[in-house]
Amino acid sequence: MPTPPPSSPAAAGTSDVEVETLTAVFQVQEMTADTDPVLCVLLGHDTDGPWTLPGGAVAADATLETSARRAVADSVAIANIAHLEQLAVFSDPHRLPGTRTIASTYLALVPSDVPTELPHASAWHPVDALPTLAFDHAEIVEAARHRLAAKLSYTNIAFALAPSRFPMSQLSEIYCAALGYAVDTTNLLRILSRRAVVVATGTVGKTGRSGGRPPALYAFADKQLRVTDEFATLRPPM
Amino acid sequence: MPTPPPSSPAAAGTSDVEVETLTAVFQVQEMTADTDPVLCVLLGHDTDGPWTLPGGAVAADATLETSARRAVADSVAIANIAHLEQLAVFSDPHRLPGTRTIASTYLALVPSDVPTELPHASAWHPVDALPTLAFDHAEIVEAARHRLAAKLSYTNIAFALAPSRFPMSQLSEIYCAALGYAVDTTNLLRILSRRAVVVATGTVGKTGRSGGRPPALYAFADKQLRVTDEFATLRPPM
DNA sequence: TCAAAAGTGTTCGTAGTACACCCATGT
DNA sequence: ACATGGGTGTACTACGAACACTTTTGA
Repeated sequence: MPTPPPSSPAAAGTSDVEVETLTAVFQVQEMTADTDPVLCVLLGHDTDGPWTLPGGAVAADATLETSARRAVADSVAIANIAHLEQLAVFSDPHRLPGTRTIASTYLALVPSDVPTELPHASAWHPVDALPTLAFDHAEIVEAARHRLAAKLSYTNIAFALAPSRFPMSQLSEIYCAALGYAVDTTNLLRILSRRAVVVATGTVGKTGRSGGRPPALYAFADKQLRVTDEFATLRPPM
Repeated sequence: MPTPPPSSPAAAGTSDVEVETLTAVFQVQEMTADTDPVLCVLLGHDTDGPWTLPGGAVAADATLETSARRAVADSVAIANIAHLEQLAVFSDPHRLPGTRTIASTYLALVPSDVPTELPHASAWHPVDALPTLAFDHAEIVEAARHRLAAKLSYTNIAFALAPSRFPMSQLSEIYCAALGYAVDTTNLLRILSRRAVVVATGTVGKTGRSGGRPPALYAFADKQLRVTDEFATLRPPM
């Protein structure tokens, strides 16, 4: 019979620890009609305090991931979270006053076509103009942004930010919002096609307000995270 | 004054949780004189139970990372851990019997030239021939291997596996052991040179047992993790 | 017919692979 | 000298970036 793993020599029964989840939920939104869409993060605040990321204590009967999903559900229905993944753990003993609380943090993505109405005291904030955040929450948002940007270049993670069908120009705007710089729509299509990340649906969309050719609509081949460019270098032979 | 983050609606005071660290410590070792070196992981076992990863409860006064370092220190001096980074959190409510225990897991690397003598009931095991491991520890080793392999291709993480000076052929063997397939020594030098990951020291090593030209010795430019190939694609303009 | 947006094609640079060939040493 | 391993050079491929040009629509 397996015995529990050995505990640290000089630490017996150090159970005085809380575990919370904190999630950076991102959505790309058009703030105004004639401006480029921007990356937004979901924040809440209780009674006058600074803004916080959605989160809460671990549920006794669930994994941290499920707990994170539930904590976000106050503002965004769980079905609308197209992707959720672990970020880092923040465990500085003094990151919060009071009882020691370890934060397991998550990155969550919501497609740009789900309604942005929020109940309660929550709101979407553009990541480039964040208000003051509580504790280390700003650091967590930064880590999430960084992770998202990195994964955009070697995975199909954008499936979780895009609508189910979209013209490439719109996808390009999503990449632009998330990465913080322009991407060439032409080349984006080529890259994502070659990798079989994106496929043409055969349908065409409506042309925009100021004329122009009606765009072909594309869709993501998978709706789950897939690494599409695993080995930049040192790939296995053959 | 900031208030603590909101707690999950139907979960008040769920503090019945232990937090442990578990670390997959890797070292590349020559098991026998005339065979290729292999990647090994550090395991321990208490009194007849299955093998386990080193770990233990969180220290009250330290971060999880520091706790992980201390837990490994029984077997490998902390100074010999050239790199340590977070892996995933394992939070299945039933991953251990008894009190709910959440595991924050780590990947640690030890250079191949530090002595491999181990005190106590610990031993190095080749990752391709692991004994039965306790609980989900095998899964953690797999995650660690995968992370290591991935980072070898886009970071300088090999600095933590290699001695301070080495011939390229030896570095090639280290890559081979960690990746599981052969890498071309010639091209490895070119790639790592271009990226300024590795630099020539000007010194030369001793020629091998069966003749041959004495090899130039190289060293890693940095002894801290650095991403050397950040954007495989979609890099920022200019 | 003109502007706007979409899509196609072409060129270029560069990184990585494969592999042939040359160099230095011990026996 | 020759086998053994180390090092250099070269050709080939592939991917991505940049950008010009063509196509399709609405006004």
